Amino acid sequence: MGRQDGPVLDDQVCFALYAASRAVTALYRPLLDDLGLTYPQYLVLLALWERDELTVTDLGRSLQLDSGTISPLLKRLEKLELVRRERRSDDERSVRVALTERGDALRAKAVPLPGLVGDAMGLDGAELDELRDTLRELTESVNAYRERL
Amino acid sequence: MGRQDGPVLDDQVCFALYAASRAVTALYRPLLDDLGLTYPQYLVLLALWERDELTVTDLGRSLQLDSGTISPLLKRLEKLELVRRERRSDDERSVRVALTERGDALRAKAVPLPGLVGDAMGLDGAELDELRDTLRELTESVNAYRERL
DNA sequence: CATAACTGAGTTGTGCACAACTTAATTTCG
DNA sequence: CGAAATTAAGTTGTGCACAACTCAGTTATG
Repeated sequence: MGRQDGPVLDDQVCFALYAASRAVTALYRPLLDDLGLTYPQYLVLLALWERDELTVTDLGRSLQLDSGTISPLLKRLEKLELVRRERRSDDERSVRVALTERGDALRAKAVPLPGLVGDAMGLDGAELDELRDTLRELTESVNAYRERL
Repeated sequence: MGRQDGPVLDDQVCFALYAASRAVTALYRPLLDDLGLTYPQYLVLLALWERDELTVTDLGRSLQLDSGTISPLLKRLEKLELVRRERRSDDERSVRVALTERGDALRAKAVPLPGLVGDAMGLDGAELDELRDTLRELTESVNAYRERL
C-alpha cells in the first residue's frame, strides 16, 4: 500500500485533515443550531468570551481569517444582536468588536459543547492534547513554508 | 492554562483541526493554480486517477461529500474538459464520471505535490502516518457519534 | 506641510459545503 | 400489475473562505 504510480486519496494526510475537520464541524452543527450559530460564528464568540473588545484585525489574527471572511460574518452577528461594532475614536480606521448582553449570556449555553465534542472524538485527554500540539506544529510549519513561497 | 470559566479558543482540538486544514489547503492553492485546479477538484481527480469510471455517488462516498457539492464541481471539471459524464445505460439514474485524455495527462503533473506538501508539514514519515491514522479514527468516531444523534 | 506609502475595514466575485428540495428512474410489495 | 417507497443526481439558498480590489484614515518622508 501507498505509492503505486501516483498519489492515492486515502494515503494523504491532507485528505484525512480535510475529512476530519468537516466531520467535527458537522458534529457541532446541530448543537450550534440550538444557539443559532454557525461554527465560524462560534469561534468568533469563543475569542470574545476569552477577551472582550477585540478589533477586527485581532479577530482575524486569532482565527487566521482575513477581513473578507470576517467582516460579513460580524455583520451577521451584529444583526443577531450578539456583538456591537464601533469605530475607535483614537484610530478611525479600526473597529472595536464587543459582546452585547445577549452575546455574553450565550457563553453559559456553550460551556458543555467542548466536553461533548471531545467525547465524540473517541480519544482520551492525553491523546487530544498530543493531537492538538501536533496540529499546531503542522500549521505553523506549513504557514512558515508558505511565507517563503 | 486551559479551563478557566469557559471554553478557550486555543485549547480546542476542533480549532487546531480547522486551522490546520485551511493552512494545508492554502499551501496547495498556488501549486494547484498551475494545474488550473482547486483543492476539492484535485481530490476528485485523485479518486479518478486511482480508479477511473466512478459514479457520482461513488465519488461522494470517497470524499464524504454530498451531491449538492459534487454535482456543480463535476460540471466545472467537465467544462475544463478533464472529465466526461454519461448516464449509465443499465441504470439511468446513475451518472458515470470518467477521465478525459487531458484529465489523465494531468496526473503526471500532480505526482510531485504530495511529497512537497509532506515536507512543508515538518513531520517525518512515521509521524505523518500516525497523524493520518489518528485523524481517520477521529473522523470515524465522530461520524459514528453523529449517526446516533 | 504636502504627498506618498501604508494600514484597517469592507466589497465583489468565485467556488466550495450543506440543508432542503425537485425530478426522474428503479425497486418493493400489496 | 400498479401504487408506494426508495434511490441518484441535480437545483436553490445561505454562509463561509479567499483573492483582488476600493476607500478612508494614519504615518512616514522629502
